[in-house]
Amino acid sequence: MNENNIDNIKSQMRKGVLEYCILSVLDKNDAYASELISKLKDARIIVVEGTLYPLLTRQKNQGMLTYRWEESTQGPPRKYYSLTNKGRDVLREMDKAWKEIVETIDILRK
Amino acid sequence: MNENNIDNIKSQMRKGVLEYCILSVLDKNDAYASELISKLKDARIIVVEGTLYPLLTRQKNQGMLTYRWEESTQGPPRKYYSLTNKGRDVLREMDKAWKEIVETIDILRK
DNA sequence: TATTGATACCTTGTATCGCAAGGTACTAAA
DNA sequence: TTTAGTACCTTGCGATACAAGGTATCAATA
Repeated sequence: MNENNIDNIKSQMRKGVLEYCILSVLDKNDAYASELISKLKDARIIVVEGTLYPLLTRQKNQGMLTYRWEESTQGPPRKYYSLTNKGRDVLREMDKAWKEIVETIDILRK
Repeated sequence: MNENNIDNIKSQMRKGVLEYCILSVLDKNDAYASELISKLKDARIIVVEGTLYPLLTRQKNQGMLTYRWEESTQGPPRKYYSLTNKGRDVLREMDKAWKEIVETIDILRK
């Protein structure tokens, strides 16, 4: 059992909850993509740009997110994403779905 | 917010933990594929044959599972899968990984 | 004994999704 | 004017789940 395997298992498990994590972070504060990446990294959820950008675009196209451009004093302008009402609805559904799964696993592992 | 969306969210979340669920069920009792499907269905984890069969083969090829054939009184013979020692090791790693993710989500949603 | 229904196995083609790698553009400092 | 830092985005690949379809065995029944 090497670290590669463990990392792979974790990575597999994280997949299903990535969207949930992103909406959760944005529920607290608006954020731009690079900021999201570092916040999720702090929470031990590794996301890379090639994953995040398409995902944010998807969520925006589905009406969960909007964005606005803001100038930065330290580089190019930033695209700040924020939750829409629909995004908040989806987030609540995700809360329910997540609780269900956690309960299910609890029972399976009992 | 229609049911389709909700189902999709749940389906996404389940994806990452399917392997974990299968090993968890087999940790209690050996089982054959159709049996696994109905046990997981009872636990509200929907898996279809086209998903399960390749997955079991993968897990077997990775040394987590073995199988034996057993005659059935009610149809064709059954392929009973059981955990190997390696499978039990992986399952323990999955337990750890799962706990980590649950904690992470807890913190993100606080 | 031929057929049907139930059970159980498995494969193929498609779509989705995350990741690795590479690319563009703006700003400030050297 | 070149370099470093920040921030955006795209393309190609591999893995995986699902839908749909296929094969094989057994028991009951017509």
